Order: sequence, then structure tokens, then C-alpha cells
Amino acid sequence: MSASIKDVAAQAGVSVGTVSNVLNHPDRVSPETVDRVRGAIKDLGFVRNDVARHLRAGESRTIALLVMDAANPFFTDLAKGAEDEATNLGLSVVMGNTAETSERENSYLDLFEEQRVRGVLISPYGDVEERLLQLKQFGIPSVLVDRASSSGKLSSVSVDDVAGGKTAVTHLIESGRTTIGFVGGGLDVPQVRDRLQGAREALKGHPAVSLEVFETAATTVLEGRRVGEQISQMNPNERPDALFAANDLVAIGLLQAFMATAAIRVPDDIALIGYDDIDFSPSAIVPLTSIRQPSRLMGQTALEILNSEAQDSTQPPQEVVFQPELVVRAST
Amino acid sequence: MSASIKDVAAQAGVSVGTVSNVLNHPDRVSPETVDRVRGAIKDLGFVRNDVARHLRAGESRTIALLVMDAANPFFTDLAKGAEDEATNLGLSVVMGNTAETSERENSYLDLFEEQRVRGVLISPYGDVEERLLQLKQFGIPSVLVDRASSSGKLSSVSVDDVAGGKTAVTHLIESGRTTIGFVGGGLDVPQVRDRLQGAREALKGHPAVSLEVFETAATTVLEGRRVGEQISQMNPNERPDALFAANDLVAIGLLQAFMATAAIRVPDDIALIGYDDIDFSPSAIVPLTSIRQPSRLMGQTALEILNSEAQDSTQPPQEVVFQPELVVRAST
DNA sequence: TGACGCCATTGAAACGATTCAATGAGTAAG
DNA sequence: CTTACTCATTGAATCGTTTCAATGGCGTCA
Repeated sequence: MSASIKDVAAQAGVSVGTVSNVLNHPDRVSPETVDRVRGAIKDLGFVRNDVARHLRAGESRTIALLVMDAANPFFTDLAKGAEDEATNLGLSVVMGNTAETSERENSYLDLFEEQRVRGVLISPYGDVEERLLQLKQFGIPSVLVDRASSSGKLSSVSVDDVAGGKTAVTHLIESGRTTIGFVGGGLDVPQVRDRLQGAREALKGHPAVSLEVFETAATTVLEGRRVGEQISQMNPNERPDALFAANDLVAIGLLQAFMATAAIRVPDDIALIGYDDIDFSPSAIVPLTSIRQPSRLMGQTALEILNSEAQDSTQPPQEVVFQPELVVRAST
Repeated sequence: MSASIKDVAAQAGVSVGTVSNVLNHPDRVSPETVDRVRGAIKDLGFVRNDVARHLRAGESRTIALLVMDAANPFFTDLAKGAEDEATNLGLSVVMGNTAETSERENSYLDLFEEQRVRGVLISPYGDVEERLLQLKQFGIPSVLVDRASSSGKLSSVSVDDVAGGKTAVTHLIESGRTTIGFVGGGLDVPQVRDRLQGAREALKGHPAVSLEVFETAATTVLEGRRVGEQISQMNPNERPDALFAANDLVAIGLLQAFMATAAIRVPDDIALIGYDDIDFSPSAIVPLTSIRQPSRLMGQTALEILNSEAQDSTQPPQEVVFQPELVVRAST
């Protein structure tokens, strides 16, 4: 079906070893032989068989990226960062979508283990730390993204959500708001919990400022709108004059609810800040102030760490924590 | 680093051939030997090396999925459909994101060729048909998704956009609208062009109904809002009483513009219909009527076709065209 | 008892590349 | 003219599996 290195050797009238040298160490081969072999390669349409190559080499050049939700812009951005860095290093990234099921997550890990990939970049869904340590034992390193290692034995690249929450609420306080609402949930999701904690910390030293929590079942547009409608019906004296949403989707839901009733103006009546700075936020009805996570940079950094661990498996785990960034727009 | 079949054989006191048989044809091996070998496998934490396996077998069990834009919900849905079907067939799907660059598209195709994947599912960005035919020659089949083959030599799974456009506008006419606007662009994108053509066809036999085209530079929220603002400023007697947007993003932009000025009510003043039925549409400020593409089913079907071509490369190419479906919501 | 077949198991070849010691031709030095 | 050395090339071993012909033990039947 497809030509092998043997066919090329026959065609060019040399040995397979020479062909291999042309491919990998052209300097060891005389120029005219190189030409002849290259000609044969072209004639036969030969393409190096990566499978055989890696079997012999014992090491792969593809990195696996496993994300919870391939549709989330945060992860696609992160993937782009990782791909860019991979290209620089001469590696390739293949992606698997766990679609928020532990079953799929495990079967992808099985696949990647059988394929002996160079390493795994993962935003874990289920409890896979044990499994990842086992993979490491096996010679396949991994780096957690968007979540720190609970055991501290794995490298990770994440964002300081506490600082992000603090930045968001500090910004609201500095623009003169005093009754602040936090909209988000479930409160057991680490990211949401940390952002709320940051919000609380921002209040220290500002006794005049209050914080109320509006809990949602999930961080979706729909839930945001539900809470927004609820707030619209509150007495103007009692309702918050600023809202911090756990992510931009929730913020957009709030915004929708306020626009629909037309009773509440943003930011005049209520200032609004979101989190993630997704692509959609600058083009929202009222462009949304948000907390940006350096998603691309995270992907890049994670890939770098992964690669260095693949080269030297004795390295201690690294935990990189990025600082989020405030992006001010019309909604505050 | 990791145990091989040889180690397992030694541990269990059998030959490597027997271990392989336990793995692949347990019926050929006596029950007690099976147990002993399985025990050894567990003790050593042996994981089959897929690389060696495929080298020998000459065929892979992983399918590559290459999409233009991994962030587009349409493609992530399609990916889910493909993954589900792959799981059924005992295959795995890895994904590559071309991020709308021909360069990346080509380098992924190189990678997949070197990896000798079982087949490629691709929503082409650049002009890759030549390349795909060459891959087929080489033994790697491919199926185009969301676009038909221009040469007719490759299988494809796509949607009848002309019919979709026709359905959308027919729905508007049947609900009593007479001055219809089409909002979308660029008009050279096959999908957009076909949808507009369908809209025109719907007008036949309805001489009282007119169609005006509002061209956009791209099918984005921002462009939709730009046109929406423009329409808001038109004289109520002259402006359309219904709009067909080339996709849901544009429709959402229009909706945002109308909500912001509060001068136009949807659907009372202007009915609005989108295309794609993305997740966001049911939860728009005014839930959006849309044309649904069976994205999951498309992914599934494409994978089936691909797999059957991988088994028998002499099959003639199949072109499957799905019919889109009208989903009526509050906006019409 | 010898011939036959059955079954579990073995051992070696094969997949397609890389690597490395060995070979051999050619050149420079003594 | 021999020795030493360089450089291009070769051939065989190797990676971890699968496959398949060959082996050998065992029971059955005439």
C-alpha cells in the first residue's frame, strides 16, 4: 500500500541504513547519495512511518490534551497556546474531550497510555490524580491545568482565583459601590469558592461595604437570568448597587434580565463585573468588565513544563499560579 | 520503565506467544494458563504497547478529526457524535484544531499520515482535496464534513443549506410576513450563499413578498448588531417585518440591537429567525427560532462511512446530505 | 500397540524504522 | 610500499507486538 524505507533503499540502490541516515543525519552521507535517495523518496511518495519510528525510539513526539469541555472558549484558547508552543518544540498536540464524564476521561487515559504519548495535559474532571501518578511511574508525565494538584505530587498551571475575586470586588468598591452581590454556584466548585473568598477578603478595611450571596445551581446564562429577574423585583433601596458574577455567562444572563425589564440600567443603577473575559464579553449589549485569565499563556506554560518533565522525569513537580487581570469596560 | 509482554511471559513462565493469545484469543489458551498470565499482567502493571501492536497489525484504531474552529458549538457537537459512534466500534477519536490556518491544517495532515491513523474526518479550511485523495491512495480514507466534495471523489456528510434557507423563509411567509430581510455574509461562503438561494426559492409563488439583502462582513454577533442598529433607524413603514439571519450569532446581534433601543419588539414588530440552533439560542433574551442541523448525527454518520471505507477501500464515495429542521420559538 | 487427531503451547518470522559495529575504499604519512 | 586513518556505506540487532507453522502430550479407536 505505502512504500517503506526498504523500497526506497531498493529504488536508490543503497541499504536501508543509508536511507535512514539521509532522513536523520544527512551530514553522514555523501551529497550525491543524498540526492539519489531523496529522488527515490519523492518518486515513491514515501512517508516515514511514525509508528515504527517510535517503537524503536521508545519515545513519542505527540502530547495529549484532555479537557472537560471542548466547547468552553477558555479551553480552546488554552489549547491554542499549547499548540503554538508544541509547534515551536517540534511536537504535536492531539485533543480529547471528556465531555464531563469520568468514563470517557478514563478511556482516554487508557488510550494515551497504550499509545505511549510523550505526556498528558489535563483539566481533570473526575478524581484522576492516583491514575496520573501511576502514569508517571510508567514514564508518562502529566500537568494539571486550571486546577492545582491536591497531593502536591503533580505539576500544575492554574490561576489565583482568590486574587481574582479580590481584584473584582476591590474595583467595585473603588468605583464607589457599597452593597455588593456575588452571583454564582455551586459553592463547592473550587473555582467559584475561591472567587467568593477573594470577594470577602476585599471587604476587609471597608466596614461600610456589604456583600450578599445569590446562589445559583450552575454557572450558566439561564441561571444568571433567573437571579437577574429576582433582583429586578427587589426594592431599589434594598437591592445591591453592584454585582460580581462567578463567570461571564452568569453576568450575561444578569444583563439580559435587566435589559428585558428595562427597569435597571447598567452600570448606572447596578455595576456588573464577570469572570473569564470570554470572546463574547466585549460585544455584549453593555460591554462587560471582566477578570481575564491568561488562557493561552497557561497552555503554553503547561506544555513547557510537560516537555521538560518528559526529558527529565526526576524533576520535582512545579506549581505555577498565574495572576488574573482586570479588564475594565462599560459595565462598571 | 514499563513492562513488556516478554516480562509478563517470564513472570508467568510461558512464552510470549501465549501471552499474546491470552490478550487476543483467550479461547485458544487453557483456563489455568489464562489465570496465571492475567495475574502476571496485574502484578507487573503491564499495558499493551499500541505502537508495536499497530506496527505489526498495519492498521490503527484511532480516527483523526480535524476541524476549522474547535470553539464553534456546531463542531463540538459533531465531535461528540463521532466519539459516541467510535466508542461503539471500539475506535478512538483524536482531534486537531486547524484554527483557520492552512498551514496548521497541512501539518496536522502530515502528522496523521505519519501516524498512519485509520482515517480522517475533516471540515476543510483550505483547498485540501488533492491532498486527501493522495492520502486515500496511501491507504488512509477521509470523509468531509459540512462540505461536499468538489471533485465528487470523496465521501461527505453535509446539510442541505438551500432547503434550510427555504424552510426558514417559508416559515416567515406562513406566519404572515411580507417584507423579509436576509442578513449575512460574505456571500461567497458556500453555506451563506446556499441559505440565501433557498430564501429566494421560497419566494416563488408569493409575488406579494419581497426580499432584501443586508450584507455583513462576517457572521458574527458584532456584525449582526451593526446591521440591527442600521435597521432600527429605518422608517417603520420601510423596514422589513421579518429577518432571516445567516446564523444564530448574527441573529443574536440583531436581537441585542433591538433590545438596546427598545424601539423594535421581537416578534411583534419584526420576526427573527436564525440558523444552527446553537445552545445559546433557546436562552436568548427572546428565545430564538432557528434551523437545526443534526450535528451529532452528522458526526456519527461520517464516522460510520469512514470506518466502512477503512475496511474496504474500493467502495465508491458516498455523499450524504441531511435535511435541516425548523425549531420554532418565541422570536417568530 | 500403533495410527490418528486434538489441543495447548512454543519459537521464529515479520512489521518499519534506528543504531552501531564492521567493512571497504580511498588518501595521507612515514 | 606499508601503515594509519578518514569517510561513506552496509548488515544485523533491536524495539514490542502478532501470527502461524511446528512441536509434543494426551486420549481415542481399531
